[in-house]
Amino acid sequence: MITIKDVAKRVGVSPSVVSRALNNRYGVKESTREKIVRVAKEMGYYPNAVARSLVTRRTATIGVMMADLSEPYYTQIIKGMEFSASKTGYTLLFSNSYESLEKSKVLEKMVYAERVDGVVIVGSNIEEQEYILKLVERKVPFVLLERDFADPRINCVYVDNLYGGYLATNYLLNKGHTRIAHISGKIGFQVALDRLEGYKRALREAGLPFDEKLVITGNFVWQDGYAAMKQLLRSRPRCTAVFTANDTTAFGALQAITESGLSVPEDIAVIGFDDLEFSSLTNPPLTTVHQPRYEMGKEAVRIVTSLLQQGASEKGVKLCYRPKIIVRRSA
Amino acid sequence: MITIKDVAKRVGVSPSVVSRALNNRYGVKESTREKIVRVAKEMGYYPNAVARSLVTRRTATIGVMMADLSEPYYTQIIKGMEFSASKTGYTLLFSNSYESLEKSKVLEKMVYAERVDGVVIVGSNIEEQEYILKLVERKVPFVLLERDFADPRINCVYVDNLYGGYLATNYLLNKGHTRIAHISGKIGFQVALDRLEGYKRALREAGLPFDEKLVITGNFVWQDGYAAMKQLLRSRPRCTAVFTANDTTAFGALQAITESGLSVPEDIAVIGFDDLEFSSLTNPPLTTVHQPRYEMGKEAVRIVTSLLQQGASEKGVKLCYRPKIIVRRSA
DNA sequence: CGTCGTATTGCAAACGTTTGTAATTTTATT
DNA sequence: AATAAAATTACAAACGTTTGCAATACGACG
Repeated sequence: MITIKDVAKRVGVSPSVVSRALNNRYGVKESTREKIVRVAKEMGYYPNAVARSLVTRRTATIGVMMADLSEPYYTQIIKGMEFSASKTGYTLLFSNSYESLEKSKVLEKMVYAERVDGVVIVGSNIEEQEYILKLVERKVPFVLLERDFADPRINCVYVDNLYGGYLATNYLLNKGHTRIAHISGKIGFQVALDRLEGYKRALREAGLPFDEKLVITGNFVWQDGYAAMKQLLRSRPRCTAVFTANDTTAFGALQAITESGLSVPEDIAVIGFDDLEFSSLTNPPLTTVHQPRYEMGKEAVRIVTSLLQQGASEKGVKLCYRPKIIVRRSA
Repeated sequence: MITIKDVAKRVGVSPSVVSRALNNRYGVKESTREKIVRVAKEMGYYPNAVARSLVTRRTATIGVMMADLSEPYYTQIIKGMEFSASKTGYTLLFSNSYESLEKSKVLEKMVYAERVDGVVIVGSNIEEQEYILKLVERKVPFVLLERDFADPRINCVYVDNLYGGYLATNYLLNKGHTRIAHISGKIGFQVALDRLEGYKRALREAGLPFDEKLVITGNFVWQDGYAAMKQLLRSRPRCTAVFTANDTTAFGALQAITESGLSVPEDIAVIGFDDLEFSSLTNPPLTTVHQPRYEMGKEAVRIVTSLLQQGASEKGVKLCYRPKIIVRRSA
């Protein structure tokens, strides 16, 4: 390995000068700088990031903790994050926390071990408070994505899920539906709760009773949408529309409906939530509630990096996006 | 920040003993070890990974370089990679190289800066030789995913794309089709070339002429599949079947076909390549060539980690998977 | 030519670990 | 109880940078 000392020796100068030259610090003669740059390149020298981090106490990387990197839902979020990161020269370090219990382990590995300068945590569970509060205690710059945490010190970026659920349900109501089912997400996730709440509110405002037989709890996955829809199809009187907690669930519902020989939206209208890339390709194309995922990812890391560069401010920022309906053909 | 010295002082022992105790090295009295562990926990001490890496010269992370992390194609690969990584305690550091030119930049940031111990490079372009050869020169442990690089020193894991293309085309031939179109991937990617070659070979073996009007070059994306199919639909005599370079392209083709009022597979049969999660959800469900993406990702990092642990061997491993057809309803 | 001011360079400490070796303590043996 | 052996602990260097400060070189001015 070629170190800064090797370069220094070759140029006939001390390591500190090489460091300053390569980092474009002022106070080094232009001619020596040029020579240093040239020799460093010739020798194939690359500064050791680990050593640098040790002294500067910054790693120029920000950690991203999420349940499952490979969900299609996350792709746009990730792209947005990467946009902001690359713009400011930061690297993203992803870490999956499949198990809720592992989350503090993940944080240990990432932030307490000082591998990252800041963190964005996406989609945390309601009950999870401790490790988040520990982060503020340690003054780690971080933002919560997809969650509004009541604590004013904490930065949050999220969509107004309650409003989104309300919007979706209202859309169906305006189409004349009165028996509207809801396949919800996992209880315990604020996201799921809020969308359900929006659904209830729309119903209430329309003067319709809340029928708990019409809501079935899923876990945001295809299989659950499929199974839940099958179940809904069996109960009488049958619903004429269904609002699903997310698009993936809607895909399953769509499948279940067409399998039973019914058609969408004539027999049963379906509306999803998320607006995945794929949602325009289903048959029929899915009407859904759009959330600006790219934008959200982008903002999340922008906030972290600005925290890093300007120093943390006292009060956190709460960035709330308003979702909107994308009308296609399933409802 | 709490350092090892703080813990040492509190326990009344030297830092080296604390280090040995916490790393489960032998040669420290059991009673002091227990005390150290307890105090370290009480004080909330976490070893600084950066400092440790500097002296051990290992970061316990392996870099993954790919074109676009967020392609649905990669999700299973990533999951497989993560499986192997977490099994051996490694962390994955993803880095996107949207531009081919950026690849060496990415490598600088990751491997030359010593942030990672090894690398897996997924989906490299045919022309790209230099930076790969530079890696072997520097003796960086790495594997190429989705590419068979002729050099015997280089580890490769990939599927037999030629065979896959052959398989797909043959499947259509056996169904009685004689005018089979192919929407290819970007020329320049071995993957695309091989699948095309398989297509040609099957045609040749069946005694059918190769008609270049029947192959249209795309770039693995939905839009290209859609546009190419539209074009194919205009030309006469019309093809009765189409083999697409990947599933995403097939989705576009499917869309184009149904939009023209034709039906799949009656009027035109469609067969894809990849077997994405979503491919069973299209209408009709897509018949496609399956590649074991999870397995491939898993093996790729397993190889890197074993290289890291056992020391690199002279000759690289070439892991070639045989794809197989998943019959659904589109062909 | 001496002096001063400024531009440039060098020195050495520091970042928080790990680790080879020396020093010390404990245990065993006689 | 003295000594040898073994177990445990301490010391100090090292990893490759950055950076505050001291030292030196250079140029200008009197």
